[in-house]
Amino acid sequence: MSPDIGRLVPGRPGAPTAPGAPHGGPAGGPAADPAGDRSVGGARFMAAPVRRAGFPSPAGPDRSRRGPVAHAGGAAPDAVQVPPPRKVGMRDVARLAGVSHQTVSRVLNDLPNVSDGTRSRVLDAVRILNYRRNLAARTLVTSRSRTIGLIGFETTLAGPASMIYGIEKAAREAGYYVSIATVRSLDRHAVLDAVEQLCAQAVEGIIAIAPKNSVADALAQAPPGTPTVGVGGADDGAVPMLRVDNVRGACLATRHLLDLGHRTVHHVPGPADWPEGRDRIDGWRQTLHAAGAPVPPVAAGDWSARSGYLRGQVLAADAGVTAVFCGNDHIALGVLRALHEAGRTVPDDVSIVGFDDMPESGYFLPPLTTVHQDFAELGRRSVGLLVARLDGTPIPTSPVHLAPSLIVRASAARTQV
Amino acid sequence: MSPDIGRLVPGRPGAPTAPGAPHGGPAGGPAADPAGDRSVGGARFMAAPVRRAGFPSPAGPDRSRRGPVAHAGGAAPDAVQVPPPRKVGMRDVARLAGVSHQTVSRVLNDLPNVSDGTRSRVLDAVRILNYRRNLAARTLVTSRSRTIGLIGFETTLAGPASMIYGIEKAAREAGYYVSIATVRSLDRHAVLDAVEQLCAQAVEGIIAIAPKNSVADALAQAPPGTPTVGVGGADDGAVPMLRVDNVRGACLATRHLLDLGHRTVHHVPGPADWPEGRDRIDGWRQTLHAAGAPVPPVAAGDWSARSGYLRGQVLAADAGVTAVFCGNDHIALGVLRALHEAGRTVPDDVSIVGFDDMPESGYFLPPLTTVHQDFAELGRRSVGLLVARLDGTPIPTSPVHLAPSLIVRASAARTQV
DNA sequence: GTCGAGAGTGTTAGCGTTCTCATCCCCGAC
DNA sequence: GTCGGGGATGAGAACGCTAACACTCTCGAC
Repeated sequence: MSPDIGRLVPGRPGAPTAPGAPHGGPAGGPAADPAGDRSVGGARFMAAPVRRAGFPSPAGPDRSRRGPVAHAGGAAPDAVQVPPPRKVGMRDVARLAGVSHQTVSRVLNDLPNVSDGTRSRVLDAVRILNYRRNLAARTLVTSRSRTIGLIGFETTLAGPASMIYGIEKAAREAGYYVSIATVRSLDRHAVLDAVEQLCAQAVEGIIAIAPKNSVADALAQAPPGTPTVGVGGADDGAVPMLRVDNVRGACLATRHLLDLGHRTVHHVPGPADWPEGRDRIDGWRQTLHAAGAPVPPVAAGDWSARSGYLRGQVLAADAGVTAVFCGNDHIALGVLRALHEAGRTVPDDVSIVGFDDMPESGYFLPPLTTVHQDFAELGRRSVGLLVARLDGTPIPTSPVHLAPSLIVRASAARTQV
Repeated sequence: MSPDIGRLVPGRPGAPTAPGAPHGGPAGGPAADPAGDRSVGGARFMAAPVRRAGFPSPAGPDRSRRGPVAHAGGAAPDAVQVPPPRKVGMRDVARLAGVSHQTVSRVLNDLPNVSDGTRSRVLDAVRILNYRRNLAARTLVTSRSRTIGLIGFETTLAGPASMIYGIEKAAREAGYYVSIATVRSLDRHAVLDAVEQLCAQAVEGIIAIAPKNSVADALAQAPPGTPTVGVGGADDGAVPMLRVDNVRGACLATRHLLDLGHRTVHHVPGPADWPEGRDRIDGWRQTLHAAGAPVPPVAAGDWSARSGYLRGQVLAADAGVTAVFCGNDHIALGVLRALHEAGRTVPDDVSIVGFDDMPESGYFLPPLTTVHQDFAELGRRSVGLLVARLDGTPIPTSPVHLAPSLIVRASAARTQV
């Protein structure tokens, strides 16, 4: 099933469907039809191997036109009735190619049992008429919309943005369209609305960039028959999930700092109700424990630079702080600034490691050592998971974890002991 | 029972179609005619106190079921035939409410000439069956998909991301769904493909986050009947455009620096083939001219921090440089770093102004003075423009410009003369 | 020659809505 | 009483497509 036959972009190169084109020769009306050779291809075609004694005439009164010629009074036998710009349909293509609409359908769907000659004749007709298959009709009869829904939330975090692109691309390759719905906040109710909106569009499945449990819960409420997949959050098993292994990422970061000789590592976490934030805290804490290092207290914040700045000011005032692992790069940016304002240099006085590896991290002052996660890949994989569910392929029930990696730049250094 | 009739989110609050439903207990139930309507609700209802006792029976042989029950031979009078999980349609609602499907349609579309009693009866039935209108069928007959297409490109720039949210939100409020297509590069061909993909979905219009002329050109090729709108780029009149007044923004920035006493202002531009970049250059140059200040040469780059860093190194080596206007905040970040590495402090030695006001700009070192543009608003307005075109409302032919504003922070200061 | 298999093709039903009429009522005007 | 008008409904007919058959040939096997 060539993913999408329909899209034949004829126009591009040349042949702007020329003269009579747009509406397949209204050939309809005029039975005898001198008109027959009006439409460019029409002539070529109709004349062609008109199969068995060509079409006596489209049996019956030709139901193909809509308004059955209202202009009674008009003598006009040539019925040049103004063609209500009817869109070209399979019927038109069929007529032009001299076959039945069913055969056209077969060609378009790449089904077997169509002779090469017929096939190419149909394809030509399609091209000439600039025909495009009507998705609605198709969806109606197959009850497959070939569309997946994507729930995103309002943020300019680099991660979600990259994921959107990754998802759309992967979906297209898998033969699906992507419809989006965004939520302002991540509370259950808002997400439920988004789910509802997407269902109204009859999407076949839903992917949510879902960093919180509330989102996953809402997702789990999607009507049965509409599989869902969450990316990046939730630690209950409500819905199949996919994300970077945050625990491991935090380990990497913390260990790196410990290895540089720091006695312990402080942490400026993201919001407490985000599983990703919690996982990073866990990874950090575990590593500290394993190394027998003291575990400093953490104060919850959000993912913003502002949050990092605020918390950074506190940390900066504490001479005992020599290494800080930040919940994400934005936070790190804020911490960096607070440290700078307090006169403590990085990495000489304090070492910093972030998380996410946003595109600008390499240009912070100093360039930020951080944990990289491949968002685009995450998006891609999530589509894979969803498609598998749509196909009924069994999928792992536990969250899928992608491995993050540490990007060493200049914000963390050996202690100055 | 109720296998899953309604594929949907059962009542959010509570009452999952349960017995207690809105009106009187349909509790009764199964009784009447076992064989008859095996349709879940059907039974429940017909038996129920369907208002005016009346409605003898939905007259007619009930063509409503599909396969007329093949199991002829089967004795099984109780017809527990496995219910091919048919989706609930208007017909089911109609039957339940004791009206015709046409009346249901009228209620759902809020048309006049439906008595209050009937209306609420229908609404109840809808609720109970958890009925949801089939968009495909609707689209097929109305030839309105109520969907608009959005073309975005792969970037983590904060602008595009914010616009996506703004667009989706505005579209939803206007009653449209949003389907996306992304392009890896902004060349004509790629965009044409995206347009094609969206058209295959029968979107009613297309909005492109289209910072380059090539995109606008491709957009102009959309089939007639599919209006398009571009956001943020293109200066030829190929397509209705909407964007922030970049010339004015650049003026604001340049003038601010000049007012601080700088003899002239250097500029690190974005890519030369982006109208937005060009406009910023123009605004900067015009302001310089107007002030009689010398116009330093500019070297093209791209929008990245890296580009700014590279160019910044050159500028940093030039003692004559005291003020720099950067094409965007990312570039500014790179310039900031280059300056820092060269030992020149900001803003004491050199003043910097950026463009875009990305969320982190306030936490750069030092906090960046920059030009703010309201991306979300841009997205919102673009939907307004597209909807106007869809409605046939005349719209301005020249690009719509939104006013940017200057956000003064700490990266630009009076010269140290 | 008869048959059966199977390729190639056409015919006919729907899919679930909306649209266009036709119908049925109830009312006030004549 | 009869009629016309308008409100409330219902009965099909599309919409453009795919699915399920039915049909027509052509071959090769018997």
